Amino acid sequence: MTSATTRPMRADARRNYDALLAAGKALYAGGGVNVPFEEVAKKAGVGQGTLYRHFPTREHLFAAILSERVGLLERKARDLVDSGDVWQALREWLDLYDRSAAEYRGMSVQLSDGLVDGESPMAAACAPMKSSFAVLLERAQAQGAVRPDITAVKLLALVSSLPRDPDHGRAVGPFLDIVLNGLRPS
Amino acid sequence: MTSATTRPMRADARRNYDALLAAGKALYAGGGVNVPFEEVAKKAGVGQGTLYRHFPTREHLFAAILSERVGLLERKARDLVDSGDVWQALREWLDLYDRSAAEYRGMSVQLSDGLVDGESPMAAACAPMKSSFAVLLERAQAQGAVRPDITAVKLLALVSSLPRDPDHGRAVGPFLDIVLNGLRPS
DNA sequence: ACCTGAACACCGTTCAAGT
DNA sequence: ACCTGAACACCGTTCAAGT
Repeated sequence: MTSATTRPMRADARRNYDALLAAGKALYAGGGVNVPFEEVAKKAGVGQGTLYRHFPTREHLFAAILSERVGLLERKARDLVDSGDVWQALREWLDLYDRSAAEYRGMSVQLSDGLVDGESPMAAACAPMKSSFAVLLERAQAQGAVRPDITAVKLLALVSSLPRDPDHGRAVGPFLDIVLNGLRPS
Repeated sequence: MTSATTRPMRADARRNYDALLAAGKALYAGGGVNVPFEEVAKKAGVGQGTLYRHFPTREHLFAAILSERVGLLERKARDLVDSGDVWQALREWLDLYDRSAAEYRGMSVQLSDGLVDGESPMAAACAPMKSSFAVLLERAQAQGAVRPDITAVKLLALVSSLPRDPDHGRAVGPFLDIVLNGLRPS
């Protein structure tokens, strides 16, 4: 329930925000969550104070970085809800989710943590995706194709916490498949 | 292939080593991997140089802390190898593994990472446990009860990376069960 | 309202000096 | 052979001063 309209940012603030986000993407893509936060400010060409003003914490920045992907995934979920094969839809979506996590590797752990704790900016950023995925999942559960004792958030947390291959960043070996397989009711 | 006999440590070195290990256990039990490494030296009442001499890296200390558990798990695996129900044995062992991971929470991620990268001190410390668990797993695979495309190390890495409940530190909700379930051949 | 960068604090790691 | 602790470097975070 955030207010519907937010005052537009001042021009320089907007510019800095965008620069920081771009810098963040460039630095945190492909593995390195350990890049000093400071670097983001440097790369964006702004003072650290500005960085902290826009992103009080690393997690806030990560959440912003991921939000594009979140949009994509949300749309994908909406599309798949019309598909005939419930199970196949789930598989396909989770595969895309995994590929997305692969793109920003180090962040997947943060994603996982954020999703479970619920109060985090991560959780907030993921909310839209989460709820449209929930539809997909619950539909499968209603049809008895998936065990009832798992929620959308938990499942997402699980998948994003899977150990990832250092090369391509995707969940290693048969992990995703094991999880999918394990979702069938026992 | 390490040399069979290692020169015994000098008395003071031994004493310091033990004190550091004890301090490490006390500090890292129950969640906090983020406790400054420095604190370990302080708590043990030795200089930092001494800490670094005995444990060049956090991971070395963690490996040492876990080694007791590793012994327990190794023995458990040996016991279970004689049990009739292959599947039940696997379930029981992995459950104990999960409870062990729960005891030193923050370390489970490190464990998971260490297991996959293979060169780490973690991997070395876990070697005995790993191989006796492998017997258990391979037996189940030979009988066709478990899918063949998973190795012992990978499975351990998977389980130790599961999101954990902040309260009791065990794998959350139905995650362990999902993984177990997913191990059955599709 | 927003930006800057100096300043402080904390922590990891090393190494010269000591026994 | 081992220990100590001061010293350095790096990084996170804040805040007084500026526009």
